[in-house]
Amino acid sequence: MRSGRLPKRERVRLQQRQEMLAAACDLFSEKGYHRVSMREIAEKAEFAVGTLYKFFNNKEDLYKALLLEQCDRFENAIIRAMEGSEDEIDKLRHYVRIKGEELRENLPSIRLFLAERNGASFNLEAGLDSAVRKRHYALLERLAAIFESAINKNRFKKTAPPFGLALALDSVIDAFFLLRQDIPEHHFDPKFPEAILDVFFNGLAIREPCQSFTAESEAS
Amino acid sequence: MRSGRLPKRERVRLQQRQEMLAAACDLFSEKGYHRVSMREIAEKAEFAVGTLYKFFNNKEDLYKALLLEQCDRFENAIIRAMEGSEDEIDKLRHYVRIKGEELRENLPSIRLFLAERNGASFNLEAGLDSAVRKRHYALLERLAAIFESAINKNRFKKTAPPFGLALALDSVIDAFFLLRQDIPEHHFDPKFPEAILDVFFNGLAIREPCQSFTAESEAS
Amino acid sequence: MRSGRLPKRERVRLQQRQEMLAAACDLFSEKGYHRVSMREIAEKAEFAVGTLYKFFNNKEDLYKALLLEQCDRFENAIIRAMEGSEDEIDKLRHYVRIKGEELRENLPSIRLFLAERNGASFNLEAGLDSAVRKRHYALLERLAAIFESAINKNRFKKTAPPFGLALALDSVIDAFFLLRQDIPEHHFDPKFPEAILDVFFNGLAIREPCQSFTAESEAS
Amino acid sequence: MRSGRLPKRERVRLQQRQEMLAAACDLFSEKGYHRVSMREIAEKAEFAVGTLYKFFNNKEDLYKALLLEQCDRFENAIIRAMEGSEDEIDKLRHYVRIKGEELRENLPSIRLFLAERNGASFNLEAGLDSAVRKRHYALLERLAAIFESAINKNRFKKTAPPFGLALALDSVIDAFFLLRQDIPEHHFDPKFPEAILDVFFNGLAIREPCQSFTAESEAS
DNA sequence: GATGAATGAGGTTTCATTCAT
DNA sequence: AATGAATGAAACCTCATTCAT
Repeated sequence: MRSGRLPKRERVRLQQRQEMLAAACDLFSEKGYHRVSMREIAEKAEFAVGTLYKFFNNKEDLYKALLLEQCDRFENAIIRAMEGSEDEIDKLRHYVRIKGEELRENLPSIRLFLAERNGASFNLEAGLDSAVRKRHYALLERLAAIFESAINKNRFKKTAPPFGLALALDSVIDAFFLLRQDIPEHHFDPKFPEAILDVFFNGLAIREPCQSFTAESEAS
Repeated sequence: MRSGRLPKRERVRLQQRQEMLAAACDLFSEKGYHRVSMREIAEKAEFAVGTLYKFFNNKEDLYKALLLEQCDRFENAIIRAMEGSEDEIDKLRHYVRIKGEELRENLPSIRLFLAERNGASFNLEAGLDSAVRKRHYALLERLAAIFESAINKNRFKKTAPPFGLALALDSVIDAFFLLRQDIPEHHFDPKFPEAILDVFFNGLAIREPCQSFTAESEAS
Repeated sequence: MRSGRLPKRERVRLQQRQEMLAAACDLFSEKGYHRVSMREIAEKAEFAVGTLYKFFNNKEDLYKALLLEQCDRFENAIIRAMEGSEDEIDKLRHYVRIKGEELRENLPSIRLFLAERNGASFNLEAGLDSAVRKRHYALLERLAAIFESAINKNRFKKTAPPFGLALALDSVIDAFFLLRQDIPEHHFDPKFPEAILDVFFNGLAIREPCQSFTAESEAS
Repeated sequence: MRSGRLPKRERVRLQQRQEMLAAACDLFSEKGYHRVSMREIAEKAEFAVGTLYKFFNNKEDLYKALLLEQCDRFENAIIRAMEGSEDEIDKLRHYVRIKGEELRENLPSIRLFLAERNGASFNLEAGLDSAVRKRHYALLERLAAIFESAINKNRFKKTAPPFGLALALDSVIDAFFLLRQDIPEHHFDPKFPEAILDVFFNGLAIREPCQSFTAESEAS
C-alpha cells in the first residue's frame, strides 16, 4: 500500500471527517455553537445532513470531537516545544514562543476551547468542559514542575508557589492574544509575551536581573 | 416627594426591572444564555412574559442590560478601590485585593461577562462584546497608567511596556479564580494573587526585591 | 354564571381541546397514527402547531388522550345500557343492542382503540395498551357476572365458564362490525348480533329453546 | 438437476428471501411496522440494505409479502384440517382445534395480519388489507358452508344465518388467544375454545344437547 | 398596564431509497 | 450481484415574540 497504512476506505472516511470538522470549526468559531445549524455545517462541508450523522451521533458529539481535536493539536505542540530542551529557562521560553505562535495562527478555533475551559460556555450539556479543564490542569502541572525544578536548583527564588507561577504565565499569554484584536496598534508589542516572561525571570532571578534573557528575546 | 427623588411610578418600575434582572442573572449563570427561555425568566421573576417585553425589547436586550449592570458594579468597585490611595503600589495592591474579593463573591455572574469579554461566548448577535471589551480596555489603561507613573517616578524598572504589565496582572487574577474550583486543595493558596503581585514587584523593583511587599501581604 | 359552572376561560380551553381531539380523531382513523403529522392535525383543527403542544405534551400524549376518551364514551354507554335492567337476559340483550349501535355510529374511532386492545398496534411507545386492555377485561368481568348470575339462578346451563361466554359474546359483535364493510350485502343481516345472541341463549337454555327471545328480537 | 426442480440459482434466491422474511417477521412482530427500519432488517438477516431492495421493491412490499406468507401458512393449515373429514361436526371441531394450535404457536406473527384484517393497522398505504380480508372472507364462507350443510341435513337448527355462525365461531377463537396473555390464570381455561363450540352445538342441536361432543373434547 | 395564549419559523434527527463501486 | 455510504425530505418539538383581553 503506497499511501499510508490504512485501506483506502478508511482514508476516505477520515478525510471526510476532517472536512466536516473543518467546516464546523469555521462556523462555530464565527457564530458560536448555538447559532450554527447542522444544515449549515452540512452545506459548508458539501455533504448531506444525514451524512453528518453517520460520522457523529449528534450535534454535541460533533462539537466535542472538534474541541478535543483542537485541544490535542494545541497541547501537543506546546508539550513538544517544552521537551525540546533540558534547561528550565529554555523550556519556559519555548513554551511562551510556541504557545504564542499557535494562538496567532489558530486564534478562532482555539477560542472555542478556551471558552469551555473557562467554564464560560454552556454549549455542552455536561462533561466535556471538565475533560478539557483536566487537561489544562495537567499542562499547568508540567509547567509548574519546570518552575519547581528551577527553584530547587537555586536558579529561581522561591517567591511564589510553582503552580501559581505556571498559572500566571499561562494566563497572561492567553489574555494577550484574546485581547490583541481589540488593542490599539501602539499597544500591540509583538515581543509582548517574551517581555512579560522577562519580568518573571527578573522577579524570580536569584541575583541579578538576567539581562541576557531580555537581550536574547529582543534580538529574536 | 418623600422617598427619593423619583416619582413613585418610576421607583416601582426600577424595582421591577431589578427583580427581572436578578432572576435572569441566576438563570443565565446557571445554564447559559441559550438554555434559558423568556418564559423561565418570567416565571422566576413572577411576572408575565408580556411584562418582560415592556421592560426589554427582546431577549438579547435583557441579556445586554444584565451584562452591563454586572460590568458596572464590578468595574466601579475596582476603580473606587484604586482611587483610595495616591501611592502606585498601594493602588495596585488594592486593585488585586478588591478584584479578588469581587470574583470570590460573585463568580457565577462575573463569569457571564468574562465570557463576552474573551469573545468566547456567542450569545449576542453582535456588538455588546465590543462595548464590554472597550470598557475592559479602558480599565487596563487606568492600570497601565499606574505602572507608567511608577516607572516615571523610578519606582519600577522599565522592563516591560506598562500596558503589558497591566494586562498581565489583570489576567492572572481572572485565571486564578476561574480555575480555582478545579484546582486541588493543596494548590489553592488563598494569598495567591498577592504572591504573584510580589513577583511582579520584585521583577520590576529598581534595586532590591522589596521585602516589605511580601512581608506585608503575608502578614495580612 | 349562566352557562355551565366553569369560568369562561376554562370552557374555551375545553372547547379547543375538543376541536383538537376531533381533528386528530378524524385523521388517525383515516390514516393511522404514524401517517398523521402534528402539522396536519394543527391545520385541520385550525390552530398553530405550538398550540397543540400547549394542550398535549407530545404526539403520543395526544393520541393517548384521544383513545382514553373514546374508550370512556364507548364503555360508559355500554355499562349504562346494562344497568338499565335487573333481568340478566335483558341486560345481555341491551348490551348487544347498545354495543352494536355504538359500533355502527362510531366505527372509525372505535377501530382505533380496538387496535390498541388487540395488541396489534404499535403506535404507543408503551403502556396505554395495557390500560385499555385492563378496562376491557373489567368490562368482560361485568358481563361474565351476568352470565354467572343467570347460571346460579338456573336460567342458564353451566355449559361453559361465564368469562368465556362473556368473551365470546363480546368478540362476536366486534368481529361482525369490523368485517361488515367488507361483507357482501346479502350476508349483512341487520339483526345479526341479536340472532347470535339467540344461539347463545338456546345453547344455554335450561329446557327448551326460548322461542320468545328470537321472536322478540325479530319483532324489534 | 439433483435437488428439487429449480435450478440452484433459484433455490439460493428463495432461501435468501426466506431469511429476509424471517428477520422481518421477528422485528415487525416485536416492534411494529413503523418502528422497524430497513437497516435493522438487513442487519438481522445479515444482508446489505441494497440486497433487500433486490428482493422487494420497498418496505411496504416486503411487509406485504410477509403478511401474505403468514396468511397462506395459517389458512392452509386450517383448510387442510377441515378437509380431513366428511362429517360437519368433525370439520368444525378440527377447525377449532387447529386454529387454536396455530394461534398458540405463532401468536406474534399472526397478530400482524389479524391487525391488517381488522383494518386496525394502518401500516400499508393501501390495498393489502382488502386482499387479506377477502381471503378471510373466503375462509368464513367455507366455514359457513359447513354450517349450512349441517342445517340442510337437519343436524342443526336454522337458528341463525350460517355466515353469522361462521363469523361468530371464528372471532371467538381469535379473541380468546389475543386476550389470553392478559387473562388472569384462573380464567384461562385450556379447553376454552372447545367449550364454546359446545355451546354452539348445544344451541344449534336439533334435539338434545349433544353430550358426546362435550364428553369427547373433555376426554382429549 | 399587565397578562399569557397563540403563533409559526426553525432546529435536530431519522430513515427509505439510490447508485457508484 | 452485492454492498453500504450518501442523500434529503419530512417528522417532532421549542420558544421568542405578539396582541386581544
